[in-house]
Amino acid sequence: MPPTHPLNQEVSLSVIKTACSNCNLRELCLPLGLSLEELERLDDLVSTRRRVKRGDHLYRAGEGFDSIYAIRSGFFKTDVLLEDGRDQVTGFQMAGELLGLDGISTEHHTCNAIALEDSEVCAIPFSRLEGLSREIHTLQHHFHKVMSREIVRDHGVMMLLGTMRAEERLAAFLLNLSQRFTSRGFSHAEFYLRMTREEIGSYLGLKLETVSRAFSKFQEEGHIAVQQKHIRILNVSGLKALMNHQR
Amino acid sequence: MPPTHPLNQEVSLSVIKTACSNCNLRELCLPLGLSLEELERLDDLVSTRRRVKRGDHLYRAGEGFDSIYAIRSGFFKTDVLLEDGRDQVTGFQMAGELLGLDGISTEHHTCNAIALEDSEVCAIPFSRLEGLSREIHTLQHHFHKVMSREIVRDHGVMMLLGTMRAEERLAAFLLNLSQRFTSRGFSHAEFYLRMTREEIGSYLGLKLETVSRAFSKFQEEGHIAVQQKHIRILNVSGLKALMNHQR
DNA sequence: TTCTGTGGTTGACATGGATCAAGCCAACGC
DNA sequence: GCGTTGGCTTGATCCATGTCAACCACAGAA
Repeated sequence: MPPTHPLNQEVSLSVIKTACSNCNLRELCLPLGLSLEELERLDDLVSTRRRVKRGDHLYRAGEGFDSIYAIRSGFFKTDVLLEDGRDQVTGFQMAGELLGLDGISTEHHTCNAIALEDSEVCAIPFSRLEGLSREIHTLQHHFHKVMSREIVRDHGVMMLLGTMRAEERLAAFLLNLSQRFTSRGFSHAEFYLRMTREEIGSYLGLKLETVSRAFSKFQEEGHIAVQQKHIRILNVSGLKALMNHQR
Repeated sequence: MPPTHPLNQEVSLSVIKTACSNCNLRELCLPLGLSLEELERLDDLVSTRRRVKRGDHLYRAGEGFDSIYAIRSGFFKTDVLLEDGRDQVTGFQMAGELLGLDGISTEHHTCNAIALEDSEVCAIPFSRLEGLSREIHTLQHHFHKVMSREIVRDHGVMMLLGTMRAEERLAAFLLNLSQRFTSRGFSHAEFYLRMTREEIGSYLGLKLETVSRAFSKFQEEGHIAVQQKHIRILNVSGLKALMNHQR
């Protein structure tokens, strides 16, 4: 192992001055719709950036809550743990999305947030966000929309888990990822999965073998090309059609 | 059919002056933690009450959103419809709980809210609620907690749908109902279900036959006594133990 | 009172996805 | 190079739950 400068560790935990006003995610993230002057006030609040290495926790279930986090770059999963050891992935989050909203309710985080690749987040002290959103109507409303969107998303997942069969779930999952990559300016047809088959399965309420078989089937049918975590979508409408193969 | 006075119809849709300050649900509902003076300001806002008859919609998916609703009495379900006709119950709501939070995100409701018994709700114009919560910090924070609690609840349902087997789901469902009845001052051990086996099944991602069989099994094992919709819980810890019968 | 409809129960059988198990592939350290 | 490890694929089998169908129970209408 090469000798490590003592400061290297420091860097990975370092806190870097950050600003929404020159962040290229501002149209996806909290600042949406703010005026320049309002943006600058938000800059004061969103002042600390945090790096999280692949595999590390951003926060853990049970920890005290005081900030929400905006993902600046990278990829996360959140999961919930039951006392008996079972767990489930409740979501995958990418740049521009917020993490930690679940913690507001009890002042404690109720799930784990884990980086699936080296990532950077902006910490937003929640009480200061409440303060600022009492002053900036647009910010307040947008924040409410973001929370509401999370509720709507969760209803979608409930629908998926409650009524769809394995292949429908995976098709829905791929289309959802594709759409989110697109709105971040990446290819809609080609991307790398950051999560394992097991994590996908946990999120979709399936076993990893079932996920793997469904990938193979989609490939046989020419809807996608799979090579490990590299996915190419060859036939979007084919995938969409798969979403109606109900029982 | 007996002759109906023209005003009778009027009454069932009527809008009645209402007040949080003398509502006995205020400790469960939006007013939690407000001072007397703040409560009176909330009264101004929560001014219209609406009756919804059993089977009627409070709102429908797609309708424009402008108010959230606090349930004053009665019982509701919310459900989401997929284009292909499949639907799923996303929740059951009782007195003191809020309905309509899903509508904030797109300014349109994304699910249907249907009364399972004759009910009364207080309509809360959302933009006025935002206005007031910019002035009353406690109200703002409590509202955020309520939204966050909804997200946490949804994660619980995702867990249930993703990792639990049929009997575990039903046990969890009964314990959850029992707990909510208790915190409203009703018996924890004896209650009437307001929903059909099919609605329970839809919520739990099961077919009605499976729900029915699980009820019968619980009864055989002495955990509950079932008579149609009348449920008596005989052995709480037995039910809790059932929640760990994983695969 | 009987009739009718809606919701609930129960049984017999089918099946999608879980489970168990073997083997493959790519990355990485030695 | 070679072995190890983690993640992925594929096959064989099993079982929980879905499906189909018959029947029952209660409520409301006639």
